[in-house]
Order: sequence, then structure tokens, then C-alpha cells
Amino acid sequence: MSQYSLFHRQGRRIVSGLRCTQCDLANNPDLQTNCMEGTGNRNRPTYLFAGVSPGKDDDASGIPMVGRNGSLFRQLLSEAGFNLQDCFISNCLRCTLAGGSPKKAHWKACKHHFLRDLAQIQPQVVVAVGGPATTLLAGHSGVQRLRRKLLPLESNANFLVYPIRQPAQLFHQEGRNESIALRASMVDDLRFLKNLVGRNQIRRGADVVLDYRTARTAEDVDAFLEEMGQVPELAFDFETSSLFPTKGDRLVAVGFSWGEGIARAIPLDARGETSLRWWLDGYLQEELLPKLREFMRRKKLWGHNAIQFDQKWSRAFLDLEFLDIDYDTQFGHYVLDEERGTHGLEQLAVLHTNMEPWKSEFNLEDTAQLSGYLCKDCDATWRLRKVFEPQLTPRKQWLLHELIIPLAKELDRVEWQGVRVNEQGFEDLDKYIRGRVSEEYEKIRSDSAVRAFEVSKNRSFEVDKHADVREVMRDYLKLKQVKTTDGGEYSTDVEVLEHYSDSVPTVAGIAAIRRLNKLHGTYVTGLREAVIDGRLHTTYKVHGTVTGRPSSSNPNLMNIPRSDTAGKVLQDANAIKRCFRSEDGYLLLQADYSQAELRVMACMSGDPSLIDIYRKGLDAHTATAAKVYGASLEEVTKGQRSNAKTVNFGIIYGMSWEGVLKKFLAAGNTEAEAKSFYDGHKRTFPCIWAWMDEQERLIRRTGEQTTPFGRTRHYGEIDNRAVRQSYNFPIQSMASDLTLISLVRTAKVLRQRNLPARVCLTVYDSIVYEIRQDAFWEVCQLVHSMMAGIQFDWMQVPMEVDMEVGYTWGDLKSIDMKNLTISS
DNA sequence: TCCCAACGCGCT
DNA sequence: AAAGCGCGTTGGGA
Repeated sequence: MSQYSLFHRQGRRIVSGLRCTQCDLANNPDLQTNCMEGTGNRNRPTYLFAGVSPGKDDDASGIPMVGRNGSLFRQLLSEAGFNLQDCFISNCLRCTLAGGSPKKAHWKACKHHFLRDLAQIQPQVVVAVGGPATTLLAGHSGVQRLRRKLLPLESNANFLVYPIRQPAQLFHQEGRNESIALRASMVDDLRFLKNLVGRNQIRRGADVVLDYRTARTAEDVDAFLEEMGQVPELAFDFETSSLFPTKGDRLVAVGFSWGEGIARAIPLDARGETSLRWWLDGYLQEELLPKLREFMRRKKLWGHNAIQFDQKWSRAFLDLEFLDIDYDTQFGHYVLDEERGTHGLEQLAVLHTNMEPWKSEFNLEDTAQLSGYLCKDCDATWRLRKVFEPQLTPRKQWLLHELIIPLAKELDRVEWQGVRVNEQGFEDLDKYIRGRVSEEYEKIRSDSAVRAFEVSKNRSFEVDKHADVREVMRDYLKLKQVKTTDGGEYSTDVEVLEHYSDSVPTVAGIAAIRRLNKLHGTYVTGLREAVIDGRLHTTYKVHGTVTGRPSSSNPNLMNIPRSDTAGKVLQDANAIKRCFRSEDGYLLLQADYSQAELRVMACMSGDPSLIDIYRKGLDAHTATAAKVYGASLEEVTKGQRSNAKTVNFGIIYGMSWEGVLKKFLAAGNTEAEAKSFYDGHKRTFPCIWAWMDEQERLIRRTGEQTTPFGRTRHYGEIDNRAVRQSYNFPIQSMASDLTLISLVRTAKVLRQRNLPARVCLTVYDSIVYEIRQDAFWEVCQLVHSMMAGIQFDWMQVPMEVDMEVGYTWGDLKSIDMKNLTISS
């Protein structure tokens, strides 16, 4: 899988820098520029010029189209009236052929670079410079014959290729009369292209003739299924009456596509004027659904709904436990471009295909209209795969097919099973918190400032109204502003409240009420409303974050309060987590990667001191403090350990000196102490700081980072925030991927061995399993050995896995894996 | 009634 | 001034 080495070893250290080694061109000992970037206007220029590969001078300088050939080419462009501002200049192959000829393997290995540029840059037309480039791009040879023609780009027919002859030909005929004529005709060809553009004759091509059909009779259905019978793989989509199938919901229609502009829609729930006759006589349940089930059961499918969605509806309405889905266009796009909110079907189709917007046609109440809409969804889904899939590097193929898609399928099962909850627990909490809130309100209402506020407003003071809290603190309690909100207002967030809590009891009361309200609204009322048959079913999003972490929503089960938070206002600190429980006869097992991010940092930076700490199995924060303070492990004080912890976390987030100072001061240190620790840390862990500098240089040079797992983060303007993100991204992303890989692997093995255990929850670096009691120890050992034994070539320290067991999420006990005992 | 911004806060 | 999320309430506007 290491065909690229973003992180490659140099001596002891692993440094970053993109080095492509995917074809033999990279092995050329004389190669100066590995994987050359194009140059010019990247923002929808008219022309993208593509030579076959960098020339000798290009290779030496790192820029395409320089040297003798390049300047001749630029001269011709200028004579033909081209403006370089409107051009992007690159090559089909990114490493020099050094006079050799391009082989299929070169293009196959390199193509994704070109196609990615193309998709991002979106030129109006691609100009293939010379015969070899034309062959690679358009699959035709003989430039002479193809002069002044527009050909479809072989890998993505949405782009047109205009072949021109190689200007360097002129050097072979220098001084001859033919040379003058040849030069003139080359310029003419360029002018011809410019005129085509000027007359607006190169547009995104008119779309293909659409072959969309909707089934209106049973005969139509049979004909469609017959027609699609021979097609091994189909794009498909469901139209549904809601986002999550619950009672009363309807699977409205299903559609398929197997070619550009081809789609079939089969309505299942007819509405509007176009009522279908078979809908009326029981045909749906007795014939159509079974037929459809048999049909879909045997097909490889791909969709655009992030898999879990399709899976749930087919399970609920087609009685198909698992669809054979091997691609999803949202994921396909996500691995190429991680930006949030960019994976919408219509948005992608408009950007990458010839299709026009259609989402406004959505109408659940008119089946005929909806079917047309569905056909477009399916068509777009089919087309987008053809656009995105060729852009995948081998590493991204691995990421998509070996991690993301299997993960989505596993998480689908997790969501579907859900987690058992103790509803009585929620009710008790509801009552308790209401009581606590009135108590606290009673206390603060005895404050004269609060009373004065209420008198002047002639209404009660409410903690949930930010303006109320602000006014009371600022104007009645006369407390100085400590912090400003984004909107430039007097902030009253938890940090400010805590600042005054010790000295002003009313502020402490406000803080308590706010926390109680949060716990009540989000975790008691909110969760209770989401319970279905005694279980909570979250939805995990696999493509929702720029780092590759999953996210959870409806309800979010990744932000359930921990005991130290809840304990600040609840008598029973674990009351909320205790509402999450195992099924009768089962146990919960929580497996946590301990300090995954700092361990990844140790591996990526190659820092000998940090590696040493983890190889010796020490407590990382204590050991950090010991090294920085020059003390023995036993001598490290609580305060010193806490300082080390602050900096260790700060590093992961790219905290600045000012940030460190602030934290240290807040913890009761002097500025001198902060400074001394900060400098001491840099001296003790030099490779960590060098690695961070490396990341900054990398994103300044290339604008992006890619992890060994194939996750990429793109940056726009490189500001301070981007620099901090560059420190955090590989660490957070890789740590998360280790957990996700473990989740997929362990879940699969549990199933293969038919063990009575399954994944029940996951929170970033932890996985919670629900295990039947009699199989507990077997599963526990299996999970532990798989998770702790995870190994990749870049890993230089062991991964430790903390194991905990309990009947609920709120009273987990540590497991001693050596002795297989449970701590009391 | 729905949508959005602002603010704040829960988690790793 | 420390990364990544989802979601609650309030309050203004369409």
C-alpha cells in the first residue's frame, strides 16, 4: 500500500514530503522533480494545456514548459493571441520520460493526478500538445489527422480534447522553408481553437438523449427487471417518505441506472393523479416487493446515500438484511475532497457532469413527477462513479474499499441494533434535575442584584437567556468583562462563570443552573424522546468530518457527559451514563486506545524521548514532566504532571506560546515557570517541534497533507489557523483510523466465529461491545489482542488498550488483562 | 411555521 | 489566543 510515501524515513526521523514511486519513472537516477505540479490559472481557465511529460529543462526547474521548448510554445501562444492568465499548463505524466516514450503503465499509474487536477480546475477545453499526449488523453493516434477536431477525453467524456502538434517539431526543420509554413499552421490551429471558444462553440457538451422510464403497469415492471437482468452492476436510489424508517413511513419508489442517461423508476407507493392500477389490488405486497427483493438480492449495487440509509430501508421494506453495495458516490467524493457539505448529489452532478439542476422537482405527492426526479438521481449516481473512481490513488482505493465502505456497513449494524437504555433512569433524572434547578433558582433569587433585575424587567431572570445573564453580571453584579463573544459582546460562558464562581455565589448558581439545564434538555429530555422500544439508535456519519473521524447524530451518542462533568451538579455523577445498559444476560465491554494521538505523534515525529516513554510503558504525562523538569518519576508533583498534560494536549492542537501561558497562569503558575517549561519541552522533545515545522512547510509548499491511510486535507490560505490544523490533522486522523480499522476487523471476526457479541457504541478512540456473559472472556481476549496488536510500517511504539467491563456504561470496571481479573 | 445566526456546551 | 464534532435555547426574520 505504500506506493506513495508522504511520511518517509530519513535516518531516524520520518519526514514528510510527497514522493510518488508509483511507476519506474521515479527510479530514474537523474530525476530532479518527482511528481511535478502544473502551473497557471487553477480557477476555471479556458485552456488546460497538457504535454506528455516534463522536458529536461522542466525537470531541472520544477516547472512545466520552460526552457527552449517552453519558450517556443509560449511564443506560439502569444502569436495566436492567447492570454496566459487564461491557461493552465501541465503534463499527462508528472515525471520526465527523459526522451523515452510513454507506456500504458505510466499513464495508468499517473492518470489520477491529471484527472484530479482536471476536476478541480474545470477548464473549458483540454489541449493535448503532441501525438503522445493525444493518445493518452483521447485514445486516438495521428495528430495530423485529428487537427482542428474536438475529441472526448477518454476517462471523462465531460471534457473535450483539442489535439495540436508538438511545437518542438520546428527545431528539427530549422532554417528550412517548410519550417516557416509549419509554424504558421501551428499558430493557425491555435487561432482556430481560440475562435471556437470565442464563438462559444465549445460548451460543456449537450447532454445525451435521455432514456428515462417509469413503470406504470406490472408488465412494465417485468420488462424493466428483464432488461436489467443481464447488467451485473447497477446504480440505484430509493425515494422515501422520511430519513429514518419508522412506523407509517413509506418506501415510495426505487430506481436504477446502468449507463449515462439511462434510468428506470419503479413506484411502490403511488400518489397524485397517476395512480397505478397494480397498486390498488395487493400487487405490491404479494408480487412486486418479492420480485424486487429477489432482483436486488443478486445485484451488485451502488448508491449515493452513504450506505446505511439504503441498508435500513431495504431491511425494513424489502426484507433484505444486507444489500451488496460496493460503492457510494458520497464516499467516492469524500475521499477525494474532504470539505464538509460538498457531497450533495445535485451539486456534484452539476459540477462534474452535463446534468442540470433537478432537485426542485422533488414532490412526494405526485408519483409521476417523483419518478422523473428519481431517474435523474440514479443517472447522476451512475455518472459520478465514472468521474470519481478513476481519480483514486491506490491508497485512496484502499481507504474507500477497505476502510470506509466496510465501516459504513458495520456502523449500519450498530445503528440498527441500537443500545438498550434504562428508561426509568431517565425519568428519575428528569424529576431530580427539575428539583435541583428550582433549588438553585431559589438561592440566586435571594441575591439583591437578581431581584433588582427582576423588578426592573418585571419578569423573572432566566439563565437560558444569554442577555439576562450578561445584564445581571455586568450591570447588576458589576462584574468586569473577562472575555468577548464572537459578536463582540460580554461573554458569559463557562470559563467566565468559573472565573467568578468562587467569589460570587450567585455566579456559581448561574453556572449550576446552566449545566443542569444542558444535562436535562440534551441528555434527559432529548435522549428519552429518541428511545424506540427501549433502545437508542444513533446515526453515524462516516463522511462528516475533515479528519475522517466519524460523527454521531439523532441522537449524538458521542457527547454523553462523563462523571466528572455531571458530578459537578448531580449527586450521582454516573446517573446519565448508567442509563445505557446491556441486554439481559449480556455485558458491556469498553476497549479504549490509550493516548492514541500522542502515540501517533511519537511515531510521526520519530522523537526518541517520546518513543522511549511509550516503549517503557510509562505514564506519558508524568514521564514528560520528569524529562522536562529533570526529575525522577517519583519526584514529579501533581502540578508538574498537570502542566505536562496541558502541553501534551496543546501540542496535538497546535497551541501557541500565548495559549500555553494562559493555561499555565490559570493553573497558578508564574509566567517564568511557563516559559521555562515551554522552552524545556522544546529542548527535550526536539523532533516533535521539528515535525510540526515540517507540516507547516509541507502545506505552504503543496497546500495539502495526506496520511498513510490516504486521508487528505486541503488548505486554502495558509493562516495561523491552517498551520495549527496541519499539526492536528495527521494526528487526529490517524488515531481515529486506528480505532476504525479495529472496529471493522473485530466486528468481522466476531461474526465469522459466530460469537454472541457485537459492537454497540463507538466514541473516537473507544469501542463498546455487547457480549453474552458466557462468551465474555473469550471475546475480551480476542478484542484486546486484535486491538493491541494492530501494526503498520510507520508504527514505532506499542498501542495500549484499556479494557473495562460492566452492566452499564456508567459503572465500568477496569480489567487486568494479564490476570484476567476485574478491579474492585 | 420554518430557517438561521449567535451563543454556549457536551465529548475525544 | 487550542483540533474535530452535534445540538440545545433564544430571538429575529421570512
